[in-house]
Amino acid sequence: MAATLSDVAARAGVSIKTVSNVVNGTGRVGAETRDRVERVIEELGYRPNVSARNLRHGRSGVIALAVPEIGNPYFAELAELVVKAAEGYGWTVLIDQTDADPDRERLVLQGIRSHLIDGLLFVPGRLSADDFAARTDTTPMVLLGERLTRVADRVAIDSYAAARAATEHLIDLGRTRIAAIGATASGDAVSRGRYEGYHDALVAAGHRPSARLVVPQRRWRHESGVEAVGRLLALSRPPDALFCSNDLLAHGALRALHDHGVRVPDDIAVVGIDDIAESRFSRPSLTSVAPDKRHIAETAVGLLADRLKGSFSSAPREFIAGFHLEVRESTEG
Amino acid sequence: MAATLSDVAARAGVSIKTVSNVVNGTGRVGAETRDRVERVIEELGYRPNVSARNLRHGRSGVIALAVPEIGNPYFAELAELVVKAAEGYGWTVLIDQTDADPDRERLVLQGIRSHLIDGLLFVPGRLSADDFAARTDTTPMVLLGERLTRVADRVAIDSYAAARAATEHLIDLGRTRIAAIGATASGDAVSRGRYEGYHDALVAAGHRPSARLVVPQRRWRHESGVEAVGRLLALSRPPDALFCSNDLLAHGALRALHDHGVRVPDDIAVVGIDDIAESRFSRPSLTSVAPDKRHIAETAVGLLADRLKGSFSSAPREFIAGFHLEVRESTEG
DNA sequence: ACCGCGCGGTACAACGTTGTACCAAGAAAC
DNA sequence: GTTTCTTGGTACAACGTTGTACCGCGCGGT
Repeated sequence: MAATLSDVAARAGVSIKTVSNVVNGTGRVGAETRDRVERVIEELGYRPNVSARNLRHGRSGVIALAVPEIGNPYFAELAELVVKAAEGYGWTVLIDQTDADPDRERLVLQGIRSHLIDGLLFVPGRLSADDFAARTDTTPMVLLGERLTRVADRVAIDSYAAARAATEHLIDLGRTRIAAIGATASGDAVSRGRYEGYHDALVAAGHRPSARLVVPQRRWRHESGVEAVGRLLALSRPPDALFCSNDLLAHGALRALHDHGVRVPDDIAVVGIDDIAESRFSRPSLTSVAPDKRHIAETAVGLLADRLKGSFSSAPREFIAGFHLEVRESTEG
Repeated sequence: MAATLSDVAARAGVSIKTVSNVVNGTGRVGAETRDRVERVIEELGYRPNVSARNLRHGRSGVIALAVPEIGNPYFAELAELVVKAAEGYGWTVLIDQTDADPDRERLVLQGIRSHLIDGLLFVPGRLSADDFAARTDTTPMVLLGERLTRVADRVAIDSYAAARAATEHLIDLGRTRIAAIGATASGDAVSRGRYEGYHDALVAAGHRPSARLVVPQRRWRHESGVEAVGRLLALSRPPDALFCSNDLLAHGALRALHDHGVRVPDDIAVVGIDDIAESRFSRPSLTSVAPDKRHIAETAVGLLADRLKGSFSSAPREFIAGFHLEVRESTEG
């Protein structure tokens, strides 16, 4: 069994509290006593019991990062940065995987892990504003993603602006039949934002949006991109550009385009969003909207830290992280 | 403040223990009382304090997964499966990122999180057998990766066999100048295993291994693959095949080969290990050794469960997960 | 009328830690 | 030589939960 304070105390011939003081550097302890206690601690391999500590002062040193799927490189890359940022505050990060399942997301929101975690970084998938309004759990939370309602601190890129920038890039290339893969007007907030950015960019440029060129996909992964391209190429008048809601869709699309003998970017140009590592090395490399992931991670963790430092009740704050367009072979040849 | 058992008890006019019984379904509680208590629980939004529970019976319901970097798709995909498998046991997974830094790995090994976690799944990077021998922490641990010493349960594919299979595939294609990127005889256990598998396959086929064709890389990521190819193509007699120690290296290599105008697989064939999602959709798609990740994740979590169920002292067990070669365009053109 | 028993429930201690309050002994101040 | 202060340390309670032991009540059997 693991040694406890009282084991150490007994062996060192002092009170429990004195050992506690040595461990925490609190109170006053004589040099001689301190040495003795420290030796015994070493000897017994004593480690403080985090649960007891946590119980005592209501903090666990753990924050949760809830994402739809950690296997998605965007979330994985983000998680890596979140873990690094959290380290700076002495926090450990726990991963909650929601599978973008509303029920699971609701559980996370309602504090399934409360008491275990000090704070929550939440990347919502399919939850509605109502779900957030109904939240009763009081664990500090920072949202990563679209605004649903002003319920919590939020950090994100502006999906609308990102989608619009990507689409405008395609328009600037002179493309006229620009398809959209993934996003849909009737989807969740992210999906809607990306759809509207795409749509408005077309309208602003005097293009006439066509419903036939919009292929919504529930899961934004390689396979869905492949499938969407199959449908788009079957059209009597196929597109000359693809705006993909994320990079995975885009890579699936690139693959499918090649398999159909379509040249990229000559025949069809492709852009994505997320700028995952794969996009820098694929062939062709993928033009993508690159969010400042580091900034997002650090800001989010920082906001959580603020909340934990006492400003529990202040109004929700929003931070819109920057992004830029990484132009690569899939659009510039 | 969050409601506690005693808040609920006071409001329902019963004892704390009765509420506890209702929550846990223990003891005997009358139907009427149960209803009343449940209503109050709902009303107050009571949630059990995990820390207190944990303190009480010494379990936290949290296991840690320590990986070099969660941003690496192989580890991310594995993490996804581990999280899913852990769910079946009611466990939450906490991510520890070691950056393959020996000091950080040693901390994990020594139980930096002990008391917070019930068990540890550890993917070691650079630790030596001595480090494992020196472990004093008693948290149940399952190693994912190469055998260092028989100190703990272990689940992994056989790196040696995997590397050998990959290399033999290249030999079967008639390639004679097969280079290796990543692995080295002087690296950590995984690196060594992969190097030896490569080396022995060559020797067994009557090839003469050449040190010039071996390009060790510390970090197995896209960039390193690019760099390695640059060096290999500068040789007076460049290779006609590449065995890459993981898929990321391979994808970097594919990209660099294309940039140098080398045709794959005609001029140079390429294989990797890990079979990440990217490999199925890249152009060319990548031939890769595919470990059974689901099996690895489920077995590892299962072993941990066993240990927690009492068999603390039984001898370390080993499970070698299967793998198969996914032959794709990068070798079969 | 008494015993035994199942039912519904309570009281208490303990998990390991730390904050608060206190205390003994020696030193410094008058 | 009493008072006051500092130093080094202790005792106790409390955080929220749950396992163990116990208790009172009504009911059926003798």
